[in-house]
Amino acid sequence: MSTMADVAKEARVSVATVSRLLNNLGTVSPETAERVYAAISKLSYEPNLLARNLRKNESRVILLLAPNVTNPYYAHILSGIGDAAANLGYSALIFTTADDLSREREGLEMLKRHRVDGAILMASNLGGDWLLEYANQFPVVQCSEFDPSVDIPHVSIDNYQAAVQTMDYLLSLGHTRIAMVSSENQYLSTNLRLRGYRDTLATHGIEVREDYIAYAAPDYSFTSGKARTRDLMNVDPRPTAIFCISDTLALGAITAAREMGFRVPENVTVIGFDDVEDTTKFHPYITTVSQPCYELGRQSMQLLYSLMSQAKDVPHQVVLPHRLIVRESSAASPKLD
Amino acid sequence: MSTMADVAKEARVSVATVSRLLNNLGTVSPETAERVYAAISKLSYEPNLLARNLRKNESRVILLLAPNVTNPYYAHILSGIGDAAANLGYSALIFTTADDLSREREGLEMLKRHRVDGAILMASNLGGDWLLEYANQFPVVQCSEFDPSVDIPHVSIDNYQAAVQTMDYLLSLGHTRIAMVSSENQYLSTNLRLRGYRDTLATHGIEVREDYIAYAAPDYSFTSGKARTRDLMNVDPRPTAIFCISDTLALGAITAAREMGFRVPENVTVIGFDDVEDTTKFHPYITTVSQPCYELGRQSMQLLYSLMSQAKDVPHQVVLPHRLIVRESSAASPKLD
DNA sequence: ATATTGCATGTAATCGATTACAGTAATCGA
DNA sequence: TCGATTACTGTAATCGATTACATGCAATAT
Repeated sequence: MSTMADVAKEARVSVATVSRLLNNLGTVSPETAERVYAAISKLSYEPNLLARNLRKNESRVILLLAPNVTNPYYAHILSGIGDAAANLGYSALIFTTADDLSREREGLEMLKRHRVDGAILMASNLGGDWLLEYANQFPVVQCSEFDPSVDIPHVSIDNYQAAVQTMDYLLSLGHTRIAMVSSENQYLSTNLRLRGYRDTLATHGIEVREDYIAYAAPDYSFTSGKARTRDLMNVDPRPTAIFCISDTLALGAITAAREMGFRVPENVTVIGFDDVEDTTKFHPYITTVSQPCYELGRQSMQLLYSLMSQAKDVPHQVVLPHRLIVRESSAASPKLD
Repeated sequence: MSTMADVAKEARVSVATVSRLLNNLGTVSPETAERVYAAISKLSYEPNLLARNLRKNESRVILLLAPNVTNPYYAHILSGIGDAAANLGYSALIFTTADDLSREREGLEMLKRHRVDGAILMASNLGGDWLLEYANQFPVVQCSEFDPSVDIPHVSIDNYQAAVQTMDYLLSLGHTRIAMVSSENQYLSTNLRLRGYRDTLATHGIEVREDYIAYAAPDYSFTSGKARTRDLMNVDPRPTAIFCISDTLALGAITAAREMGFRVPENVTVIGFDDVEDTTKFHPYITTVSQPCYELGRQSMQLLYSLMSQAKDVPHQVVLPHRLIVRESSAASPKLD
């Protein structure tokens, strides 16, 4: 492995000249440049980023903090971040937390240790104050989930509006017995969707029945979607529509309903959330609220880049459009007894 | 941000002493140690990894080169690698190639530039010679796919045996009209599975019909699984079993068969490969060959670590066990006309 | 009493780039 | 023709750690 000094010697110039040439700083005569390039290719020189990074006091690496990478929702966000990062000359370091607080802290330590120049947090469990300590010192962006109590730049959709819109759609189909499969987690999105559900019912003068609200496992698992739907379908009177806060839960709901002998959507309407790819892999294709995952990731990276470049007028909040996609799992309410 | 020199000054010692204490090298008296620790916490000092890495000439980062992160197959491998890496004190840098050759090369450049200490390649398209140039200089491991023409350490399952075993199972169910949905890609796994299919038929004296072999898109997409299955089901005589080289293709096959009015498995058996989570999200649950994705990733990282630590007797090849999981999409062959 | 050993610590070189500063020669304007 | 630019290049400091080597001193061995 040859160094810049080797190249300089070979080309009979100083390291400063080599560096200037490579970085397009200052001026270098054409003849010198040629000699240097010849030396570089002869020695097949490649700059040592460890040295460059130390000198420039930057790593050109960003941290991606996510609960996991196997959930397609995160996978798509990561994909968007990764592409944007590559375009901007950054590498993406991935750090999974399994929703563990100490792991999250461990990840953020990398900022202090100069391993990364900035971080994008997905579904952080850290308290606002804790986060703020980092966000005040380093470029940090929250993607898709965020803590509303502190002012840290974030990118997300409007979860409240999305829920309201979905409920309006269900009401327009004539449903009045509408259940919800929420989750036990503490995410803002969960909260806002539930609030949208409650508020819309209230607005239309429909009683909010607590036994129509089920709480699935924090990770939106398929099996807990099945289990909670079983519970809901045993409530009297039975709901005619089930609004799930994730597609995986909706998948579980459909499977459970069918195993109980109900048809979807003829007997019961099921609606999901996220629109990850599973929604159109079997019938009935799932009616769902589509989130622009890739774009959420891409714009988070853009935002982080602005922060890292110390640009001014960096937006504190970016809200991307969601979309209700009507497919096969929703239909008009059946006649009530 | 304070440096080690700041700490040294605060504790009235030299930087060497601070460094020795932090790295457990040499000896430091208890009183001095206490002063240093006090200084560290007073200044909330964190070591600068940029400096350490330069001096030690290592980055403690490894490169993960994959076509994408959204395919759950890769996602699970990445998950295994990530966990193992974290345990071994390494961070994982993710680089997606979208199966583009120049992107792959770009990724590997990071080895030369000291951005990463080693690399794990998934489904590389690079020719063997090209790869060898890197593998000879740097720690490189191939995970799940590998080029048999060069001797680079790799971790995978035995794809040939897996296919043979699956075919034996189908034959034991009485099937003789067995079709295969393969792929146009050049992966070794694809090749070996196809060879296992052909060889097993030949061994049992069953004619290998080329019109029973369909080639799906290189990325195993759901839609191309549907399309190719439509073709196969129109061949005369119609196959009674379809062996797909991925679960996503099998999902497509089932959807296509049903849309054409066939029942799975009563009219046609469908078998997948990989056992990623979608296989049990709706009925019929898919009979498939399970790959230990997480473990493939974990062991790849272990192998890379051995390579990076210059351990001797590092295995050149690790073969992990696969498992045929019989679920609902396979059944005895229907009576033939 | 002297040599030897080990402990605790400090000084300074080092990793390989970037970059501030300085110097020399050629060119330009008046 | 002379001072002012401009073009090109080199020297050396710098980033912040690690670490080879040296030193002083006390304890032990001979």
